[in-house]
Amino acid sequence: MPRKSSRARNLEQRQDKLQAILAAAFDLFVEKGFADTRLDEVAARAGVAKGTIYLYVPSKTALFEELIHSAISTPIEGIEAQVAASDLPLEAVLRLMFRRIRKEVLETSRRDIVRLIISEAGRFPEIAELYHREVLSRGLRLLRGIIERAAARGEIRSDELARFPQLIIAPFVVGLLWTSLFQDYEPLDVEGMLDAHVDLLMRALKTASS
Amino acid sequence: MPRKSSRARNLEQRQDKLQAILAAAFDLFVEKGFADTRLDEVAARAGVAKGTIYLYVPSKTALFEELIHSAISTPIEGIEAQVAASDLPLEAVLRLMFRRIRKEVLETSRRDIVRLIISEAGRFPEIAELYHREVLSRGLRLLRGIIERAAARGEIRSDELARFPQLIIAPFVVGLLWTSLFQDYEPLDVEGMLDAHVDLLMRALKTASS
Amino acid sequence: MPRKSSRARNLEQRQDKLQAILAAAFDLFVEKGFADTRLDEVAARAGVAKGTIYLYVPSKTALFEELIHSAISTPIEGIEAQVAASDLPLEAVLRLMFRRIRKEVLETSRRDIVRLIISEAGRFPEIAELYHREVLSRGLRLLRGIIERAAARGEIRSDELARFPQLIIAPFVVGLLWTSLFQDYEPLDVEGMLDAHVDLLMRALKTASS
Amino acid sequence: MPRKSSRARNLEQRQDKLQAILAAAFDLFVEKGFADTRLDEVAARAGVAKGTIYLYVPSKTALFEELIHSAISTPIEGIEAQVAASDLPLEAVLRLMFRRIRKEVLETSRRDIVRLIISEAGRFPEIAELYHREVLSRGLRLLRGIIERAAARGEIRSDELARFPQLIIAPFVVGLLWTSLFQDYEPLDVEGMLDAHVDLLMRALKTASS
DNA sequence: GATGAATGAGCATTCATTCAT
DNA sequence: CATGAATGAATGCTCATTCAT
Repeated sequence: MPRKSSRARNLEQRQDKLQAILAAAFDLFVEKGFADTRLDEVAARAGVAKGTIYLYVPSKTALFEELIHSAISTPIEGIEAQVAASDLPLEAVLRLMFRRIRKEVLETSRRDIVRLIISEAGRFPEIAELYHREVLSRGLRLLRGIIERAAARGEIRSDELARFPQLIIAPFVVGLLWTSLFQDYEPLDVEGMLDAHVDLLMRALKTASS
Repeated sequence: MPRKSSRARNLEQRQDKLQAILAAAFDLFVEKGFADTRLDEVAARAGVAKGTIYLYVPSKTALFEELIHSAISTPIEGIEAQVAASDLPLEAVLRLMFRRIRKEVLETSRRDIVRLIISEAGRFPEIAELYHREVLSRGLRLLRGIIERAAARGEIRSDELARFPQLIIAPFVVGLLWTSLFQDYEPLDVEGMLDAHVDLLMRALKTASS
Repeated sequence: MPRKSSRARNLEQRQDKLQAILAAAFDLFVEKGFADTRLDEVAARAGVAKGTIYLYVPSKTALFEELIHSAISTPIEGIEAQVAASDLPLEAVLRLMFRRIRKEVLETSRRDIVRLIISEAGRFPEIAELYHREVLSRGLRLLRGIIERAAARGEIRSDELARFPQLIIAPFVVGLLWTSLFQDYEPLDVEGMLDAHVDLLMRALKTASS
Repeated sequence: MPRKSSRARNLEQRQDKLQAILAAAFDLFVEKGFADTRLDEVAARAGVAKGTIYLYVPSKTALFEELIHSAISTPIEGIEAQVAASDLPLEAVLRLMFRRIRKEVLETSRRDIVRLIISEAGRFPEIAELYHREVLSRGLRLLRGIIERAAARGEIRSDELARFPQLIIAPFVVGLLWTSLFQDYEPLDVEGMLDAHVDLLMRALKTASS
């Protein structure tokens, strides 16, 4: 096996260092928010000098945006593929999907990204737009597809969810915020809540709207 | 009727000035967030000198917390009273309550308070605790009361909502965040969504859990 | 005599402080140039805190420009008045004027201002323009007036100076730069040079151009 | 003809690269001044890496000084030779010399060097000293020689220029600064001014001092 | 009490210089 | 020799907080 060219190695190292900076920034932005995070700390945690950050991003703001951009890669493709491939009944699809979202978002650092976006989107409209475009609109489209397919199959006899797919994922938002902000004061069994949510939905959907 | 004592008048003036400061701070904190709000601007908008703020609150942080404290006074008492007094069926209670929350929270500045809390609570744990204590725990208790009463009457045949009353208000959270952050990219008919939510809930609740 | 109002006193103090800042900045800019002057040092020398500077000028650049603006007040009015009032022969006017310029520019801090302008004007085009408008164009106009009056009286029989009044003050420029930059290596008797210059000019002017 | 040794070729390449660096530095220092010139830009314009500069000069300051050193090579030798060789009358010598200085200094990049020296000499005393030693003192010596020869021939009947040869070149200084700084606001016909200057000088010199 | 000028610690950013490759 | 990524000291500017009036 030939040794990697020095150039290739450099590119790799460069990527590694950028990743280290982004990772350090991620931790600190999540922990303290954008305004309270010092680039000194980011540099220290990334193991680089302060000036080095500016070799990779042009400003603190750009660092934040770059971070969100790179972290926002959604697991949606995976779920889309799985849903498209499978031919399960609606309830199974929902349970599968809920489980994946729970495992791949709520129980990973993606959870923190989402909370960061919710917290800082007011100051970074571009990020709100990005998140809507890359995650929300695709997620809602996926949900509508699932609902419509189930409706076509006769599994659903009402149109509420087709009109407001946000209702399907609302408990995730509550779960995410609750565990971030209030878990210490009153724990919430997110998995239980999500199960109950699916139960309710399934019973409701089997009934025609009056 | 005796004239107010000078002392009383002074107290009133003092209160007025504090209110002016809190109101100015509220607008700016909502608009720009905690970190990006300058006390200079707060003072200017409140029509006082910058130093005056420190006669009323000891620090910018305290101003924020005081503001949240004073703004957090919930409409829950009103709803509690109404619910306790009325003897309506569950659906009517829910629709009544949803309408009130929509009118009195989502469509007023309380909406901004909640968003501010969600955004900044990570940096102000005391505020998270306060909000949980004053609003969330009471709101959840009220919801549980409603659910249990309905269950006692036989209107409900499953226990999901009693266990997770968060599911009842989850769409409010989504509605609040969506209208704050994404309304420009994809409008959401919050009222429609809430109606659909009640529809779904009512159909689900009439069915026993399997 | 009534005591000054507190407001009037404040204004005075404010002016004093601005003057202190400008004076400190002047010394340092002259000594080290614009780029090598630190606002920390300016503040220290002015006896104020660093932030105080920003209560009076919005930036280091503005400080420099403000300084030049306030220092550029020329002695031209005085000379203009003197020249207009007097009815002396050309030689007397020139000697009078040269002496005044020497005493009021070359031998005062105005000398340093001019050198500062020459040094930094490349980076501050606005200052070049200001200096031309406020000093040079007026000085040249004054010189032309003197020359033309002398010509009308028959004291001058050629037009070189009317066309190029710069030739009259060229030795001042040399004197100013020489004493600033080369005096240590080879002293220059500026007064003697200026006297010789007038001698030469007077002899030349009495002769008609061929 | 033997091929150049590899060693010789290397030396040449080395010299070429140094020249490229100095040329790039020259352009930038002239355009932006010492402080505002970035070594990054110098390297980019010279087509070398930033670190390479340090293989040729030990610091930015040294680069500047080296640049001035290498650029300061005056056309004085040429003029000296020409003057020594020729036997023209004073006026012809002056006109010849003025023309050469105009063509070889004012209308070439040497003009920029001189302005750079004037601008930065305050911060680089060594350069002031160098310029005086290499250019000014030699130039003045040359001028004195010319004047004395003319006096010996009886062409001059006064000693002002012998005592202050600076008076001869003062208009060059004005011309150089004016065209650099004020040409946009009020153009100056430097050639006309220099002609007028010679005219005046010649008429003055033919007359004995009173 | 009220004011707003003054303070100075704090921070993002720059850039000459170094050094591993 | 040459490179250019990395360094980190240096600095302009901000803004919460103080305090003399």
